[in-house]
Amino acid sequence: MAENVFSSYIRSKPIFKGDRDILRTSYIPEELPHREEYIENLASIMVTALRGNRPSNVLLFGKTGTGKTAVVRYLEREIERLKMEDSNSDLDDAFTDYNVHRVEYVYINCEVVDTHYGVMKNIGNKFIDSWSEQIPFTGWPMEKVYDALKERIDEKPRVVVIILDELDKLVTKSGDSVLYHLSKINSELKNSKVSLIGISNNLKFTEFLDPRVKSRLGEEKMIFPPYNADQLKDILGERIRQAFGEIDIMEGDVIALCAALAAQEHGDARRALDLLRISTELAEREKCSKVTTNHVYKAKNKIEQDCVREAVITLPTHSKLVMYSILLMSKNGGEKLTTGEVYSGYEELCAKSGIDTLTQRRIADLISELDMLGLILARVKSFGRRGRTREIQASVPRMETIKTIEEDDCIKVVSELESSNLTQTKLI
DNA sequence: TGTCCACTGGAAGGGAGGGCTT
DNA sequence: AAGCCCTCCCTTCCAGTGGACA
Repeated sequence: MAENVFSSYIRSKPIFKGDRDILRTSYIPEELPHREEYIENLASIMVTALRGNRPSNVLLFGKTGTGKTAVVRYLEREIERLKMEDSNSDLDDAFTDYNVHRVEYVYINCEVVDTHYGVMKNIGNKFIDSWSEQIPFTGWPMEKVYDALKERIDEKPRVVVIILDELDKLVTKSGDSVLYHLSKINSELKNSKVSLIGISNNLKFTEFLDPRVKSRLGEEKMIFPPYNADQLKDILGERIRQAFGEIDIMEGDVIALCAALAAQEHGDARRALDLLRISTELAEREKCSKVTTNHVYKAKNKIEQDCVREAVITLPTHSKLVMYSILLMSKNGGEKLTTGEVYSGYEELCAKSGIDTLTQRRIADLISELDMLGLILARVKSFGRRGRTREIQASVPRMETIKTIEEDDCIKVVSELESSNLTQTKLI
């Protein structure tokens, strides 16, 4: 009988001894190395909530992977633990003026929920269990959603801490009306109190806020600096001990390399953890007993390729067509194109695939979006009398990306219609 | 120094889609 | 069923821009 396809994997010794989620960025460890001071600071602000008073609103700034979300979620877990301990023991006697059960944490990621209706709805629904009373995902006037939210929060005496992660995304996309309402909500509540914690990658986003909102929101501010390579090594070391039980599963300079590569990326702990997790997974797949620096470099490439693939595959059809037009026209990958040239290429592709074209104005926006995603490099340049336009260049591997785009059924039709014609006509 | 080009980018508004209210 | 709300995607309009060129 043929051997089962899983047999060789089952027989090989797994590298992961414990929970592999420990190496995921979503995991909140027992200790957050080099963020103790920030935890202390935020806890000293939040402790007010345990006494039933409203803590100051706080704004946390710092680049991706500097521990902002981790610190906030760490405190959330600590509060939940206090609640558990409090229910199981007679802590009440020890902390007579503290009541941890009055504190409710609501976490919203504004990159996922990025409209003011969505944010209000999500907060309101955190306090409702029954499906029938949920605020629908659309349909209600804003005033009604806001009233329902107030009513639910104010049902009983409590302190509601609302965490708005990636707050800059919400403000950029939908303005500051949510913050305006939430920051003045306390004047309309009788029983409860609301405190806000805003988390942002962008220090300057408050410039777009109404001055009243800005002052109410930024009662306290904390800035998270990037981790340096040594600090990243400590973070990785700590996680490795938890995930593998031992550190010698990593050959030589693996940890230092992960830390150094992530330190180059503005000290991003997320990147360091991803590198470590994926290199370990690659080592395991290759049935190696140790993770080597070679695995780390492979992991780095894999992360980069996966990012591009994920970004391209989720693009809407018209953005894919624009991207496709750029890639086909820059035959050697290095040519710089203008908005006008890209638009003509796009029009031609639309004609071949039978899709209605969008206006050049709209395509200019799609080009900006592709630039923001890092798929292309678009720089505004003036050619004097020949006008002012963008200079556009693909910044992803050409052939791989073309293949990824061609997986789309609409574009498959065009690719079968000899794409080389377009390249030649446009470049001559 | 003024003109001109090929856009850029902001603003306003239309309309489709999903859903609620009366 | 009609009217309303919100979001999203898009169009239309138009003032502004930077630098080569006459």
